[in-house]
Amino acid sequence: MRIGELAESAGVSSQTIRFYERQGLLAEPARGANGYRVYEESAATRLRFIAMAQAAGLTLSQIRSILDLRDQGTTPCQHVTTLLDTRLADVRRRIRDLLTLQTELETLLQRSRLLDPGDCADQDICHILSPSQ
Amino acid sequence: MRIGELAESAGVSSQTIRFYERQGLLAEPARGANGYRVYEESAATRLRFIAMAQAAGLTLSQIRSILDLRDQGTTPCQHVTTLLDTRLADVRRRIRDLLTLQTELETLLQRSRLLDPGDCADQDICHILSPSQ
DNA sequence: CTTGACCTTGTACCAGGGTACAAGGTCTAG
DNA sequence: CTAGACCTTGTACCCTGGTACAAGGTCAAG
Repeated sequence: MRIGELAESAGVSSQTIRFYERQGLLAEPARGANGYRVYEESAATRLRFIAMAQAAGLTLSQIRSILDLRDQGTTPCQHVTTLLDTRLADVRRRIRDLLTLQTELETLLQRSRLLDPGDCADQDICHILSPSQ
Repeated sequence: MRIGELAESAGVSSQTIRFYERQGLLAEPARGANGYRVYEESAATRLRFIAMAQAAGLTLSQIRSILDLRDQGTTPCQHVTTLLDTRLADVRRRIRDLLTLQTELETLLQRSRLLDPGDCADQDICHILSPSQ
């Protein structure tokens, strides 16, 4: 399988595959007599795994750490669980922060409805976003 | 007021202030005989405004657009309201996405508790993150 | 007179996940 | 034989909000 076919089947670009190779996510593949990369089916599996892990919110370097374990022959399950746990905690914190921000924005927008633009003084820049809350 | 004092009072670094100046968020200040930047009190107000607007989740370029209006003598309230509205919609969408991801992560972690690492096969890389959901 | 804290400019670098482009080689169809 | 579709490498760039460093100027205290 050449890079273009692999890219097509994985729904990424050839450049992305070369980028993953540089990042150590994909091993350097065999080369044809012409120097072209020649992939085995396992490369497609790897790309599918990367896509799954990305969808779970893992970074490429975290994904690489999983693949590294697997390549060393270690079952990466424990590591994956730890990463997902940490990620879940991050997501929960982020949701809390965004909910706070949502409330804050709603408050500001409510304020904007009550304030008269004619009263917006120069020294405040804009009275909607002023320290006097 | 020199840059260090302004930075201290605003809780940012001198470098950040120069960065804001380059980005057009702060006008170029007067200079002392020695070439040092000399700030007026209004610069501190501006930095406070920037901090408020950042806390509301606006980007520096959006904040600059607000400041530009104010500097042209236009009351920026309408523009601020539009930006906050857009930002609120973004935040709500982001919260929805993160809630979906949270559920997804919880499902994966639950799966990880049920699966035996001994069953994790090489060709899957890791069975927790495998397509068969 | 020197030390240290401050200031100046310019430039490069960080994460993250790619994307774009240049300049060239290869292969296949017509 | 040539067009074009594909491949190769290397390099630079995108965004955001700064941070870091180098090499030098300024100023007050001791």
